[in-house]
Amino acid sequence: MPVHNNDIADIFNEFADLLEIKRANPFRIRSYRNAARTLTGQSRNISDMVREGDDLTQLPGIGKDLAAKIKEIAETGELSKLNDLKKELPDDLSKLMKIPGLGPKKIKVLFQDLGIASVKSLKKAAQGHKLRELEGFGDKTEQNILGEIERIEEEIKKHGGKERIKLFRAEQIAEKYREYLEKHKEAEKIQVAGSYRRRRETVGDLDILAVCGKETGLMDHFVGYEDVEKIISKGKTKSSVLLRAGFQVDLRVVQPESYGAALLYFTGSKDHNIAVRKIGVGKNLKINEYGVFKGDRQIAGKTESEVYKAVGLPFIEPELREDRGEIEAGQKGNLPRLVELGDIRGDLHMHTRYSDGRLTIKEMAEAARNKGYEYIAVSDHSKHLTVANGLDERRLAEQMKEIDKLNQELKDIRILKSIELDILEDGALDLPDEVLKDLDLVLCSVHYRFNLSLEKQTKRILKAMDNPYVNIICHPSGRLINERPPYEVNMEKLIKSAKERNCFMELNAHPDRLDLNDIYCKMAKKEGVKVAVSTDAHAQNDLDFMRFGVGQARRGWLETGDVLNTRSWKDLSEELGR
DNA sequence: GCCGTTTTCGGCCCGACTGTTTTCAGTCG
Repeated sequence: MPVHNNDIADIFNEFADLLEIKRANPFRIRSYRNAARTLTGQSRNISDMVREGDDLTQLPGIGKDLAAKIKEIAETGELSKLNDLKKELPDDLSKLMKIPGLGPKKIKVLFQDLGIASVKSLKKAAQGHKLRELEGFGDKTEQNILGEIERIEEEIKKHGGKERIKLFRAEQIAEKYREYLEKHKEAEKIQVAGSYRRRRETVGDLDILAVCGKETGLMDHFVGYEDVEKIISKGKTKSSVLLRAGFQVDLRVVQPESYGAALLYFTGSKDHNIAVRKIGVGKNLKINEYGVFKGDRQIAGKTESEVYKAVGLPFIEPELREDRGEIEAGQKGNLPRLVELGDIRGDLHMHTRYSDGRLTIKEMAEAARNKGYEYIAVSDHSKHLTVANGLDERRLAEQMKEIDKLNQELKDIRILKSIELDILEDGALDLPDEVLKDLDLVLCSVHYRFNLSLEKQTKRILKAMDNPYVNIICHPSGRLINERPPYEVNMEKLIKSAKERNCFMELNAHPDRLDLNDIYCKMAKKEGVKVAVSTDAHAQNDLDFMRFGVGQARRGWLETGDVLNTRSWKDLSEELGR
């Protein structure tokens, strides 16, 4: 079984959990968590690096010891030190960490005094009122623990456990809540921060920031929202609620002079903030959510730019704030000028009634024209995808005729003849070259046999790319967020090969896909492979998914020049020549 | 356990809310 970066990260995180319960050195624990983060943020497969003998200590937060542990995990799939630790502490103890309100200290007490090592025994003890007698516990803690266990059980029954929700859904919740909060007459400014503002593909909770000049009833208004199921905490400046959807929302109220510092703080990421604050420490500055302080004197904080400036940094776009090199780039003046929604001149992937789309070609073209696009590609499915009514040679020819006619008729938009071609299991394409040569643009996709081995899947897609008519590899990892993991494929090899063949990678903007992900977008940019940000629209409103794609592209450091469909048709047609 | 424009030791980001306490620890973000 191939060992993924996330597998190694999971082992390190579990190790850190158990070390915490053991009361090990907190900085040592942090090292494991930092290393886990570094690994999940790496686009290169760490196991490959190990095999090729790369120096892992070059990675941030990885020293000699952790490099050796990574090597062990990459080669054997496990960490002997973790197995040793599990002999001392039952491994279910780390599962108790998932219960809100329970941390390492309380878990240690539970284990030592009552021998509790599983959620099941914990629930039983809470029901028997055994917890309230423990030191540091009380009847309220006992009640809360029981309530959380029941809530988690309910969640698992409903949809297999609590998970981060997709950005699209988070947006619906956030915008409705924001509108509600803005109705409060004393709320001067309401801004949704957190991973939502950073446009992460999934959102774990919502962090909302409000400016109120004076103490107001905004907190009462906040917790009085119709969708609130439970008030988790409520204070003067900070409150948290759980929505009926099972989603947590936090509200922070700050004064105007702290707005920028608070926005920076609550936008995160945590790692970005820590990096910024560390620079502050070096300059004898203390940075918190209220501002930047020299001794007791506030020297910045009204805007985010002010805070960055205080530590010698230019403004850093929220999408970049992941501590993946943006701090260094800022210091050197090398930050990218990120692509914007307004830079997009066309949409290169959509479906019509010819296959599984809902609208006619003309309706799609008019909807795109109304968005100000110069061109669209009509890329229906090919015949192998029978469930989607994929096109064979004859129907594709009909469609091409219709497009010719429409291009005569519609003046302000150009319709490109395209297809989303199935890549067959052996890498062959679903339609012959004689048909492909007459198209303006050929997309191709893997739609079945996701379970091939890493070698076979990689070979399959590389072979498709060898065909000189193929331009773009669609949703290259095949994942559906929270639903289906990516298939096994050597993405680094695909990207490098795309460069050699003048092929492009799609960033599918559908909020269920967002594929390429941010990390691979950055890799594509580094390798000089342009990315097509396309919606894969099946209906008119789907064209609006472009905003999610652009958000993901920005997270991947892409600039206007890195995105294929920011080109005019003239430039694009030159790019497409192989 | 990592790291270095105070470089091989001695640091390692910062504050709010809750519950159990009676001045604070634990947890969370």
